[in-house]
Amino acid sequence: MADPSNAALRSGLNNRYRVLEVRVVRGEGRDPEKHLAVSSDPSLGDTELCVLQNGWESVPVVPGDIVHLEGDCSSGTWVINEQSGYLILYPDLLLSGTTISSSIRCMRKAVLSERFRGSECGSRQTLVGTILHEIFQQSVTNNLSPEKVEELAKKIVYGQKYLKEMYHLKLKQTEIMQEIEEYLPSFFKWTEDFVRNPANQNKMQLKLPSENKTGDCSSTVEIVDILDIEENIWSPRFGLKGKIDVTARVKIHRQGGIQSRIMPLELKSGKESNSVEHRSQVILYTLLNLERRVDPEAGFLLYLKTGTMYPVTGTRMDRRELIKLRNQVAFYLMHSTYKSAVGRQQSQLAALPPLIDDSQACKYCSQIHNCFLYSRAVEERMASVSFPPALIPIIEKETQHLKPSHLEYFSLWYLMLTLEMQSGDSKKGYKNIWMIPSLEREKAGDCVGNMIRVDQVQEVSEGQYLHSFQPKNGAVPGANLLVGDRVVVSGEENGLLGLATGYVREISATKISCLLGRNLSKLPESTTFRLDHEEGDCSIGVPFENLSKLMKDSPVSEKLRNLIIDFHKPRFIQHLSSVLPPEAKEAVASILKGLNKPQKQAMKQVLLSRDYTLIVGMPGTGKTTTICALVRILSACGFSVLLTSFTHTAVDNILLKLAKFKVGFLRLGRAQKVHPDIRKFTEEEICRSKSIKSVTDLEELYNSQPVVATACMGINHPIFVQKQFDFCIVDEASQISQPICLGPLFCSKRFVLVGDHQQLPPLVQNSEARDLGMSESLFKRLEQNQNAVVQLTVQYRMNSKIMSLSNKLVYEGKLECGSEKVSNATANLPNLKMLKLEFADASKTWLKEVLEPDKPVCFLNTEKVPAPEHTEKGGVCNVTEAKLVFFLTTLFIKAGCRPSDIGIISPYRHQLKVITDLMARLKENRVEVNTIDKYQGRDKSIIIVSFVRNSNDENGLMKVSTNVTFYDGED
DNA sequence: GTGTCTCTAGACAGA
Repeated sequence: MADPSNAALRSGLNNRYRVLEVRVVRGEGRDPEKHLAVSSDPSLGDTELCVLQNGWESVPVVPGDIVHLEGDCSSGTWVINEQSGYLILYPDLLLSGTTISSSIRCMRKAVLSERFRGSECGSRQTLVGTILHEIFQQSVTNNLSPEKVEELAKKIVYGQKYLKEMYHLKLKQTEIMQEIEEYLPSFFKWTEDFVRNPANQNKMQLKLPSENKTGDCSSTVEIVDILDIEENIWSPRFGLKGKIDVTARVKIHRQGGIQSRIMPLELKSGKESNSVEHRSQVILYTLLNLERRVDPEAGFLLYLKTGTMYPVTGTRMDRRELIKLRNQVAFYLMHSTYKSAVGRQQSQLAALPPLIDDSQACKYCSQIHNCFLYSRAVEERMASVSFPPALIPIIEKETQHLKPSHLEYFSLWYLMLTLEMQSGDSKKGYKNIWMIPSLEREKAGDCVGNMIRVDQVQEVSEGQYLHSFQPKNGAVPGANLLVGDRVVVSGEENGLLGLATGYVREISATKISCLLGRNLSKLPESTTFRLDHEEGDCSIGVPFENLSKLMKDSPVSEKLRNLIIDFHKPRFIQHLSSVLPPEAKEAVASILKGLNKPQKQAMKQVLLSRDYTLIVGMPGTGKTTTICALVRILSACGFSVLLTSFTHTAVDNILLKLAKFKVGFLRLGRAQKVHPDIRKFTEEEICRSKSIKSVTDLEELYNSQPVVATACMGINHPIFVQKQFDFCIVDEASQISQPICLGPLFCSKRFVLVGDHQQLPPLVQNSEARDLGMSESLFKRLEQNQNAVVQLTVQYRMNSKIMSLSNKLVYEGKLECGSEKVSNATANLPNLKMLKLEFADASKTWLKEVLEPDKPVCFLNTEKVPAPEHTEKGGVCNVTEAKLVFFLTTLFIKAGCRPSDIGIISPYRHQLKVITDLMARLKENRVEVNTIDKYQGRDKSIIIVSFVRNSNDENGLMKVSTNVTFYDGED
């Protein structure tokens, strides 16, 4: 939960204290207080006292927590009370203004929204709101005349930017335009009142908290300048983040004179409510402003429908209550699991904030499904939780479609996902950006710091700005960032965190160019920047969302629940003739001709399936070829196909093959991540080249191809809301965790999983989650239904001797060679004879054996060399073994093997680094060195495995195997 | 025991 290391503790402005002890103090006739023993000293010496009074004692702080303290500390004592000071719990967890203001009404919803991000699926009003924001922001920045504003509105509505969302919501551009038009008159009125002619209109009461004058003082407010729009501020001081619609310089005219301030202006396009939620948002933005400028003390709330603007002053009391609210939300987010005090210390899911009984709020709540689901699956059994009586029958009704097995599946996976998310927390997250100086992080390889902006900022497309950065001194450190990586751009100076996000477009020795979501050209030229590799936790959103979807009361979800949770037997039809259209017969027959027996069997099985098929692709059995043939056959039969895999690379491998045949497909996903030869099939490229500008055009594009391909995390694309596919094929399925693999299955009638659970399972970091079964893939789970399984057993990668190793160890003799040629293949080492003469020496006979092509598998025991392992900070390595690997590599090259035909793999990254450094000495450094994970599914003539481990307890081994590929080779 | 990895826009739109 909390970071156990104390390295991050510090005093000063952005202080971080560890809470060592919490004591509740009750004096006679006095309100209770909480006394905390805290320390900002990494060795936890030097304790200070923090006294919480006047309501602050309710902060749910426990020993071990990290807190930030604001206020005064005199002689080692902090006092946080009504008048002064703030305590921020888990300050490195930044919560957004909207999260906190929404928690005023229902904290449960605020917490659920942080987990289930995609549940807010948008509506007409929200889309109109977003577009209006943009029109307003651009108009005021450029001070546009009414005619120009009309023009701008048309440009935005009839442009490309919001097409996807309109398609998603099935809205027409004309409808949106009509609605926008209705807002324009009040918008012009506002401009007249506050920007062009402020002196004699709209008297507005504005009393700043710092003024102690009593009585009303009428004042007028004039907006002098728009300094920024969509300003993004992260505040690790208050544990807050947010985007401020408009940052304005205002002049306050009052009797006493004129004051100038920089204030946040929040736009609302809905009903003019001036509600607590809206006002709170503004108050939180005034706090955010403290990161970058003097306290604005107030901000504005502007309702675009009427053009009415309200001033919002943030009093100490308001700020205090909002911070306390933030602390509570943070508490719930950080304490989503707990360990039971009794028994075996197993983690359990904790209760969420209590359900509220407010039919008005629940009516429009986007989290209602998750709210009821969690209460039913998790909280119902907790003695400590009771539901509002009126809600009990409603919860019952809304979840009655779920069986106990379903609720159990949900709560188990929810727990495992939460645990996995927690174990990533300490490494990931944004906090390293403010907790670790760029120089230090640069060494770790996740950051490039001390850069200045060069060249003009170019607007490449709507909302995408190309920026170039150059290190102030020296060159760009190699390999810290890669093209396509997501980055966060911050100022090196305090307060300029998270200025913009985007991704790397190009890297050279002297320059890094990035596409960013905001234009940073207004910042002073002297600003120095740091670019941090974004390692956010957005990945965790998709599986939670899929899990929630699986529990929905819909036919698709019900079918999947039956198949996946309750193991209903997959059904098959009897005869091919009923699925195979006569006109497709010829085409199908000719595709089948190129396949071997088990591959043909796989095609047949898929065509006959009504639910699902599992294809076991043992090593070298032509998985890609099989999938490619399957897609061709399915589309020849007139079926639509959704083709996915865990990685972009795997998707593109199939598409590269498919592109050679006349099968059309649409590739979704960011073009940067897609193989260059496939980019022309991406939505992004097609939209650009065909200049798609209307919802109809877009819809046509989406419907134009029967085959759609994407990485399986990319299922939040609007196309999947509207379209249902006949078949979904998931490659690499044995490596994908269940809740992620589920995603694409929701949008198809039948599915095919391709994988091999004998190869690598899904990666799980958290050991408790792993023990609970998180590394079981959907492929493995469903494999027990043998009638749905087809095995590809004919392989073309290994000769008979290498194959027999696989067969004996893993595949129970099922693998067979595709041909005599495969079976007898040996490594081609033309210079071997010459080389052997050098080994006439008897002590080197082992080398002869290693190099001998007729002995393709060779284990070398390094125990007596000796070659002990080393454990370092970065992991385990074995230098002697690395040298040996290098030596063998040079020998194979001398013997005539091409460097690109040699692959070196190891389970340990650290070892790879040692080996890579040695390989740098080679003239032609084309030997590939990679982890086992990254190598899976590839072929090389010679593979050298470095097992590394060699300690006293276990013997380390090194294996050298030689193999030759004729089929499916990528080299 | 000392590890392996991919994907991802996301804070805010309104009721």
